[in-house]
Amino acid sequence: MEAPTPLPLSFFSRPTQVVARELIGCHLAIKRNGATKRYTISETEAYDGFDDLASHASRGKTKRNEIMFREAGHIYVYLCYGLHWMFNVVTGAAGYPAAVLIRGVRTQDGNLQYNGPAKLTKALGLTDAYNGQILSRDLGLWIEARKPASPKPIITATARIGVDYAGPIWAEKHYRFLLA
DNA sequence: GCAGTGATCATA
DNA sequence: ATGATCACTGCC
Repeated sequence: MEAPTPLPLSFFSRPTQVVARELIGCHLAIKRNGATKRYTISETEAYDGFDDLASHASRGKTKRNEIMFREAGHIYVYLCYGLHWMFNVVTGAAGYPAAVLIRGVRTQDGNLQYNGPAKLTKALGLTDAYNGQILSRDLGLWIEARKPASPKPIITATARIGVDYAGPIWAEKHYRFLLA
């Protein structure tokens, strides 16, 4: 059987809300020690541009968030609350800060679920070693499209989690996407 | 409900 | 140099 192709970087070079929604049902692939593991993406959140007060980028470019300003397909990993790694994929045009936080995955057989951004980075071993890299087969970390034959995922959108500090306008936007 | 935990950023 | 904050989790 032919190996599935990684999503092209042009997939990510679109509005972050679109990418966040379409990533649901796609497969996160990790190759380590010659073995590739695949996980179905079940929860995402979009962080969009300069004005989004929930986004790190809303207060301008800094040493930490400059990854968000790079070309789509870059990986942005940062430490939250001193102990949790958060895994994001940069989206949109270069120079425009946007990213999708991967918040949940499940194994393809559905037996294991990691529902929580820090739980999945811990389970999958995703750390700042990937920060600033680009998704690719060479890196050993990439994302594949949902199999065309598989049923179309049922997706719901809700407000994002843990962003009340951003104020109601931005906290209430339905930028979180979930696989039913 | 809230402690843990430390990088990051604004302020000085 | 200091202090507040934080895209969370797990245990009370």
